Amino acid sequence: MDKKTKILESAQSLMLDKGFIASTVDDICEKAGVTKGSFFYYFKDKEELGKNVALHFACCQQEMIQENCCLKDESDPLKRIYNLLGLVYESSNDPRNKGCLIGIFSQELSETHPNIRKVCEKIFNSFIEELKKDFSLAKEKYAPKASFKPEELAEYFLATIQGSLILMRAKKDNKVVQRSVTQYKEYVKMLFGR
Amino acid sequence: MDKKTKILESAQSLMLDKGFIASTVDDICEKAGVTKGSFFYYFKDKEELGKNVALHFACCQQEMIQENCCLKDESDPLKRIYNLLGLVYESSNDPRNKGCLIGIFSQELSETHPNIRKVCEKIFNSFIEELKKDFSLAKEKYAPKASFKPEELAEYFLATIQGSLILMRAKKDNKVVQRSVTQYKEYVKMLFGR
DNA sequence: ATTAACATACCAACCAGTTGGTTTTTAATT
DNA sequence: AATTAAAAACCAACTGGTTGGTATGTTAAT
Repeated sequence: MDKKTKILESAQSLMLDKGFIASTVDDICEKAGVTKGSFFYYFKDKEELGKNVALHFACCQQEMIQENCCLKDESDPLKRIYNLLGLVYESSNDPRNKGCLIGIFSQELSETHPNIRKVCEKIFNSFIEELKKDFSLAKEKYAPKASFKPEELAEYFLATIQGSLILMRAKKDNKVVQRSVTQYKEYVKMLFGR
Repeated sequence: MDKKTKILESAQSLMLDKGFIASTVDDICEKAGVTKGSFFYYFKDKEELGKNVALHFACCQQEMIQENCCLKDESDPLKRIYNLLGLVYESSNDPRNKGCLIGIFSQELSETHPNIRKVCEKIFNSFIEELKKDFSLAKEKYAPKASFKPEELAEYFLATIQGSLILMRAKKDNKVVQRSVTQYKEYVKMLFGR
């Protein structure tokens, strides 16, 4: 793995634990086995790193989703959605899963680092947009007369995840995520009449 | 207002914007019109302040809830719940409403400040406990045979709020809170069969 | 020989926390 | 009511360690 990626991975790991500010450049360099000179060769400042780590994280997440459940084999949009819920449910069991960097950054940096905030907003929006597509298709197919809005349902899923991750951190109990996802799934099942 | 309260209020205001770490003791003192000497006369260190600000915030929120909607006049538990949802919905319109300090602290400090994390956990748990009571009563009254668990429904409400506040910050759009609360309310209405 | 990819050593700014006071309030005594 | 001692409330200036960032290298591959 090249040093730039090593820096990104180290930063991601530290920031998932301690957030952006508390993860110092020195710590990141030490973890990456790199000196500060190298760090500032690849990133012009810490904010630049922040934006790149956010994008790197989002990219990994998207890959993970696409590999594990969704677009590949399943042609039914509602099943793709349930697959996604199942994936979130399952992956919350994995202790490697430390939360969502985009949520962490949004919370911590929205007022102090507007550029990082914008990156987070875009990532959130594109996730919602993707999920909305499946909700729209599923609605056409299974509940064409229902009054709910696919986009709001997609947004609400993101809120569910982010909120449960906060509670998970506060309680040190990763089961919160499973309980919340289960509630959300119940809601979706009721909306689609099954 | 005495100086200690002034410090608490200033810290709360700054930390709702920038989080715990980025709000420096100097900034807090300046905003409160107090010197550092005074600060450390009232609080032995910044962590001590953090714990107190969290409790102060929780206290204010609870007062606000009790004044505006819940226990006072309404005897029906389900209506009390709807009142609470309405209050969250409405107060998200107020630009003074900057989010939830407990969520912000949980996200930022759970790994670095275990003592503050514990305070946040307690605050979350007592909120869930209170809300659970009404959900239990409402279930007995309106849906005794239903299979949902009052406690999980209460926890899910907290997750909904916290998650929507993150999205609000990322998108700079406070309407997210209203949309999420509306979704949650739809869910509750379906569970209680109306 | 040039350049990309690193490393070393350093700095100015900033941070939480301390020191060593001064002022204000309280309470006891005259 | 006046005096005074003591404690509580408050403050300006300082400190030592940390932080993001830089200036100046060195090395290895083209």
